[in-house]
Amino acid sequence: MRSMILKAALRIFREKGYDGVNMRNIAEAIEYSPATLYLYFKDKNELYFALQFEAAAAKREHLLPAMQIEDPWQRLIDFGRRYIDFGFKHPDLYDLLFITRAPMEHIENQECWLLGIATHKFFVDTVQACIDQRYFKSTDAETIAYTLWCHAHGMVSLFIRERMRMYPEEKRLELAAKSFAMIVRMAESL
Amino acid sequence: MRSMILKAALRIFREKGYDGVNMRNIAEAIEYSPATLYLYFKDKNELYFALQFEAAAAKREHLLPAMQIEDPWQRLIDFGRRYIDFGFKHPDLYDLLFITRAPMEHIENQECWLLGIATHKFFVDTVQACIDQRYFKSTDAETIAYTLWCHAHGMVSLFIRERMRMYPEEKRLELAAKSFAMIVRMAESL
DNA sequence: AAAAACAATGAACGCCGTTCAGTATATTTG
DNA sequence: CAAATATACTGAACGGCGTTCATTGTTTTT
Repeated sequence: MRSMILKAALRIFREKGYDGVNMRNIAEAIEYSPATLYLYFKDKNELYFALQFEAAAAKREHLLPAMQIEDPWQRLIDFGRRYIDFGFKHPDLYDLLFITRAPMEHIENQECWLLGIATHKFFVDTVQACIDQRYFKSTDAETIAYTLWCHAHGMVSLFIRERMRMYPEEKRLELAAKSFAMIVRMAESL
Repeated sequence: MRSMILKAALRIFREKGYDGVNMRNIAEAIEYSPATLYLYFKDKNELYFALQFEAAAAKREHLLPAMQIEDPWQRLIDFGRRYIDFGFKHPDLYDLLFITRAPMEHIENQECWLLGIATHKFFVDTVQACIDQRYFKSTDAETIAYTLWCHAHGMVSLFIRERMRMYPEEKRLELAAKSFAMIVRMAESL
């Protein structure tokens, strides 16, 4: 039953986006009363956590190929490229994972968060591997990782939340690509 | 009357944040009926645009001292530092300006957007001035500005939307400071 | 067959943004 | 002056939202 609800929720989320999902149309989709949902989920937040888990899983899958690259520097670059690519291709999922405010209280004990932590750890480890192999002079893996993440997240979130309107629409992706190339070049000097 | 409504809205926004503002409690604050608001504002969006303008003005004021620095490289650094500082100190205002989804349709003809464009232009011009004075070898002012913006916005928005929970609370600001120093160093190699 | 546990719901509550017919007051007009 | 018009405002409602709860059927246990 829980999985039936989740499946419906995910489908509606994919079709109509975050704002299109609500308890009433999920209930309608599975042909139950809205009240029934509350027998299987404490509230809407708990349901969203599950959606977030789905998003985290989708993201992990999207990043997976990068994770298998041997050379840490190439791995880092591909990881970054794929992270950004995921954000641009699945704005709703990215939004749910990294922007949405709603279900963020007490997230640390949720599956989705653990999955995110794991991915983040992998990212930091890759930076550390680059340091170990002398790709960077700097030795602060945490700060390097965070800096790169901020840049990538900044690009995706400014795009998703439509704060790039000063650039003509057809130039936005190009600018992002140029910026990614630039941060890679900048990172080489670290 | 319009300004009376706005004043109340802004006050409530400051006190209770974005989610705490609604048509009913604004009306209550000025001791009118909710319906009255609709005589002076088309809808909630139009009211939010006004709030966004206030936020944009507050941000501009926060950045103003940086704008008066002669040396473009120092100006750029101080501008960045102040931008981030504004975000951390006024998360609600920053959120309204750069993250909130709600009132983003047809924003290009709103005052707040024009103010934002102006500030953005100033930023790009400062980068261009750095290029002209040979602080950068690279000559693509637009991409440089965008890259730096993405990093700054990434830091602030990850913080505001609570995606830094993997770092202990007391370390977050420190990490942001380190990252800012790092991006400055990286920029020096551009 | 009676008792207990479970599954599901209709109807409601309180919140929200928004609309509109209607009222009370001020202004203009003949 | 009274009548007509314009202005300012509102109560009550609509539809949508998340959520709760007494009640109803149904199944399982005793």
